[in-house]
Amino acid sequence: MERYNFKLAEDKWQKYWLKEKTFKSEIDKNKKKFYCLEMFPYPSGKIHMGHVRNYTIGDVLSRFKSMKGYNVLHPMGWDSFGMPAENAAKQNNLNPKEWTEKNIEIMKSQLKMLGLSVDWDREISTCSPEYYKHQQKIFLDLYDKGLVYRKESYVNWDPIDKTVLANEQVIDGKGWRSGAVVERKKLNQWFFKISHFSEDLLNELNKLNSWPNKVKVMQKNWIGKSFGCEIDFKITGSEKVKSIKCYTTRPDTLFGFSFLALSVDHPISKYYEKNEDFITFKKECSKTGTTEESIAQATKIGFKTNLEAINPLDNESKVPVYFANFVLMDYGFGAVFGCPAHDQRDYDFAKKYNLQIKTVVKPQSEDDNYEVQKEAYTGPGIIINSKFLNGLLVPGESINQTIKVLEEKNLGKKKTNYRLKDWGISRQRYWGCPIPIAYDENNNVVKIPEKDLPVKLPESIELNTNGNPLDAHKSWQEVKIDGKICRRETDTLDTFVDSSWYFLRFCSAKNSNKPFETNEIDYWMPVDQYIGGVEHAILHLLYSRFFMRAISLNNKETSLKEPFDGLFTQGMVCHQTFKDEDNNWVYPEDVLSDDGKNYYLSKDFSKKIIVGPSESMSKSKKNTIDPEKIIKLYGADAVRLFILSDSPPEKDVQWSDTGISASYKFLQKLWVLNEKIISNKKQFKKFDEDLEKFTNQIINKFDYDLNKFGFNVVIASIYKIYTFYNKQIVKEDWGSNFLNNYINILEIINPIIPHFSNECLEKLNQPVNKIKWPTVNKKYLEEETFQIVTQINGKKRKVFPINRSIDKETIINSIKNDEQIKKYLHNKKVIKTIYIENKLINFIIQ
RNA sequence: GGGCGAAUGGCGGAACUGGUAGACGCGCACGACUCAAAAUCGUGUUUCGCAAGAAGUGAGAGUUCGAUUCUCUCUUCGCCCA
Repeated sequence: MERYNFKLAEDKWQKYWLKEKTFKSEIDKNKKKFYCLEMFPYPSGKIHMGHVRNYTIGDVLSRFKSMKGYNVLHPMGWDSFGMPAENAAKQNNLNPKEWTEKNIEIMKSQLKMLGLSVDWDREISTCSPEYYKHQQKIFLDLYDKGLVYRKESYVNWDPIDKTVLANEQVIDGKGWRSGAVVERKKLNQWFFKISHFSEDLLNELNKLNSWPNKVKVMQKNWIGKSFGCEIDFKITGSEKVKSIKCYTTRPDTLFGFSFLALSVDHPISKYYEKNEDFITFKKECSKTGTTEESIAQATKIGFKTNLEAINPLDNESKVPVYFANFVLMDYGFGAVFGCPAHDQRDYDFAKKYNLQIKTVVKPQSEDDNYEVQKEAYTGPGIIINSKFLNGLLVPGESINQTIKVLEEKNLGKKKTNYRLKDWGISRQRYWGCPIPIAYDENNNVVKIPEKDLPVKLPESIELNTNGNPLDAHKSWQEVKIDGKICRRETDTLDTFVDSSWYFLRFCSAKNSNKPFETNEIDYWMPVDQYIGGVEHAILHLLYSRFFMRAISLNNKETSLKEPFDGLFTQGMVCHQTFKDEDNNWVYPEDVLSDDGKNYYLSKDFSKKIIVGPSESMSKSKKNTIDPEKIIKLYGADAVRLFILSDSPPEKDVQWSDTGISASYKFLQKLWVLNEKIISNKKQFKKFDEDLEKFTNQIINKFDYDLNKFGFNVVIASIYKIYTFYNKQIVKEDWGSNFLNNYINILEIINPIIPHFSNECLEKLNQPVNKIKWPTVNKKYLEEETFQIVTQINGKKRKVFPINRSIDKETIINSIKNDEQIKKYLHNKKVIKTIYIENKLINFIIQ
């Protein structure tokens, strides 16, 4: 008997699929479509286990849907612009393009080793001019629609990568990639007007029924809709400044007002431009980043002006006006009123500058003499010390009532505010999509004419410059438009732009004239199932939703707003971590153990290894497993089987050596079973009802579980199949329906272990291309006998097999007369009998 | 601090709309084969108990004939936002 040779089989079937174009997708209006998309990879060098998990999930689903008769689109591409290429190229003195293309080649071959059912004819790469020329066209369209604009603004500046970061790319006040403390810098920047769609992006979340709730909540919080009030404060102390407008969500604490804080960029700052102290102060402020987080963490500093603001509800009360580092120009109006008693930030500031702290809200349980101690009180309660507002409940009526008063007196008005800001897309990097804009001699914006697209990146470039390499490339910048000499924009687009529309490009991947053909996106879009990591819950998914709206705005050809109908976020792949006695991380392959308790360095047994917790695989912790090595050792099917078997796909999974080898061994067992069946010399006799029932029920269960991403449960069923069929083959005689049932089993395992399934099917002379999902005979889904659980006072006592045809009264009576049950009922009165058809009977006795 | 989610054997996990808790796998134990080991195959494996039986899904309450599942309070952990 031959062992299963996965190397030969996997290679053979991968070639077969390629030759037969099994996964080629074309529009077929007679068939229901299914667009299955996994987040495309960044070509960093090699695939990692996270990719393996992501693409296996998508592949199983694609193959399953295809078997179920859907016309499946399952494409793959490369998110190939970005900084790692530029940094690697700098270090190794080569071109980012070469580095990227080499990585794509390697990773593509690795993905192919997994046997993915991808239509490679639709492969795209965002760094190729063939892709980005369309992106430039879209950029210009959005510019014409007024959704792109340029403004001078403060940005998060990463001093190591020397580039601008979006707020979302700043984590703990540091750059998401470099880890450098982010600074504030003023630059001319291009923006997408995502704020135009704030309300719509928020509202339409409700319609995304197949998205995880978690992701919707995250987006909702990110958009951050709030109701508040804009208030005009009268100002004294200056001829030039009469009033300052400010926005607040807490107008009800207005009687606790003790200072007014302005952004250093507030229009009135121009009156202080020559003040040395102010200039120093402003410089100091630039060290604070622009995210809410970095501001919250930074020490609060202020610059006192000679101005005073008058409380609109109390003309007697005048408070000082400060410039402060925690106020940003792009939130509200760059001015906030300070109420130290009920806002921690204001409290810190008031303490520092010795300002009044007046309590105006007390918790329910406190009396009217309550005073804020040590920290601001921000919880619910009742308004005090506020004249006509006293006694109002906080929040709720207090805020609405105050707004009403302010509106009546014409001192302010209700306003909706969103936390979501416009998306800054300028990056001072070489390896990104050039912005198709130039500037004439007067610095006016000139669009690059469509006929001149794409604006290609220069092939030769000096990367070892300070800042943006394109800035130093003078000859590239020069361009003639309508006879006028212009200078190109040297910023490139944020790479999140590239991934905001790639799902559309897959629909018309090879069309060189247009980004996408209307009839093609009409057919394929939206993506039916999008699969990827939850880390993209906000950025990428929100940007894509924006892009779809931006493209559809005033567009006669398409009105699609939501790109992803279904979303699935998979968990991470984790692995044990190892450290040596000097606290250095150690690779798992350098670790040995004889008993599973004590671990040693395999090169030197005298060195003990400390086993750490299992954490998500990362190069820095040296707990990665190279998928290519594992595929070569165990085969793609074993890897696919294992990565899906141990945990539900939305949760983290532990990579383990015993796990993968168990999957490998199991495939060998299945193979032996298959060999035994092929070499069968036994007689086929009469129809086997039990076999038919088992198989039909298993097919039905597979269908159900695959639809709800229960891959781990499906694999548990495969183990059950083995046990069942292995018992069948030792039987003396086989049912006449044996082979048909067995073939159906081989078919339903095809999405998970396709090479293996194909190999077995072929040996049985079955068709192997475009296999159909077997139909279930419903007759066998219902048992004619069922188990009735008998309980006494809700406690399980005995289980009876009962025939479906027997009526309720007979069942109850016969159970009551059962010897064992009689024991319990003896001398007791049955108060109540609960009978659940086909399931359960419960006698309530006294 | 706010939001969301989770907690089930030694471990990963299963359980359809409230109806037999622990499927399936790993690990472990015992047995077969073997001079022996590995590999392979078989049997067992929630806890206590010889058994009948009892207890049992983070803790405590509630609803219900019946709760892993629904409600409330608490604990711990995870993720996101601050």
